[in-house]
Amino acid sequence: MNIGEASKATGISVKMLRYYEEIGLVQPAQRTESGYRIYSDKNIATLRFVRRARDLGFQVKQIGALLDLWENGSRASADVKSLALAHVSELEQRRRELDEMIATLNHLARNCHGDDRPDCPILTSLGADSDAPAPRTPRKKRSRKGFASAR
Amino acid sequence: MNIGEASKATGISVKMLRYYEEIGLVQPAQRTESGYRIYSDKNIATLRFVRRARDLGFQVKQIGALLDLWENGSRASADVKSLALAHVSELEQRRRELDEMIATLNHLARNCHGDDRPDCPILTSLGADSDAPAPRTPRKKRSRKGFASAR
DNA sequence: TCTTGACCCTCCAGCAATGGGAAGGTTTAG
DNA sequence: CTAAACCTTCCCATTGCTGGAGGGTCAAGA
Repeated sequence: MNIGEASKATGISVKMLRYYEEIGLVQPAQRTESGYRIYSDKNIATLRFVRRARDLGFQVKQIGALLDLWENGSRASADVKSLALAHVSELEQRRRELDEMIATLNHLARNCHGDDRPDCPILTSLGADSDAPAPRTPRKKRSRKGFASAR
Repeated sequence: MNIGEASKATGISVKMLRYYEEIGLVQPAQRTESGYRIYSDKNIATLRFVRRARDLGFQVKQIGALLDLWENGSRASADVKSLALAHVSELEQRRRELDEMIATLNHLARNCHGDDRPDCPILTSLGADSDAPAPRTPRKKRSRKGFASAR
């Protein structure tokens, strides 16, 4: 199988197949004399594993760890489980943050009449001159144009 | 106020304050003769608006649109509301995806005994040689090392 | 056999939204 | 006056991808 076929077989784009190889997540594929990558069934199976892990929201580093465990018959299932559960905690944390944002926005939107009058509690709330929370910082680009079209 | 004070007052890091200016999200700050940025109370209010919008998960482009609406007294609240509700939809979509991942992982983890035996349904499931879903592709780095330590 | 189009290759650049740091000027307290 | 604490700009890295340029390869058809 060449890379295009491997892409179809795994659901991973050609670009990503090359990328995963480049960052060392998977072994470099074999090559034909002319330099084309060739994939064996085993390679495909590994790549499918990678795709499924990614679909479950694992980061590349974690997928690497899972792959190591998968390929290592002598691993302890406890290791796998703790990796998975730690990941679940992260996902749940993100979900909590999303929930909060959703609730706040829905609350604000509910109180916005949404007609052609300009007063809107959403903007009013964003502009409230109250609190001054925890820090963050920016970096580099250009002039202010086209933001209005972002809607 | 100089940039450090503005950072404390808004909860936006110094780096990000410079970045937001650079990408044109906010007007360039005034400068002292020696080139230090100075922020007025109005600047601070605008930046607080930006920070709150960001806390609600809006992307910079959307924040730009919100800012335009905020500064434009003649806008229609319907515009604001639709922007907000569209954003809520995106957040809800992400939430659904997270839910699915969490449910799948919890299910798998529940069936993993998590002791020192090697067999683990989590890995087994990831490795199942079944489906071949929608495409994606990779790009560039180096050899496979240290992934095991990623746990 | 030549050509054409569909592949493949590598390298480079970019997205978002940050963080980090170097090299250097400024301000301020002691 | 000096030294620390700030400020400035510029560049690099991160994460997981996408896109394109510039070129080689392969297979089918004329």
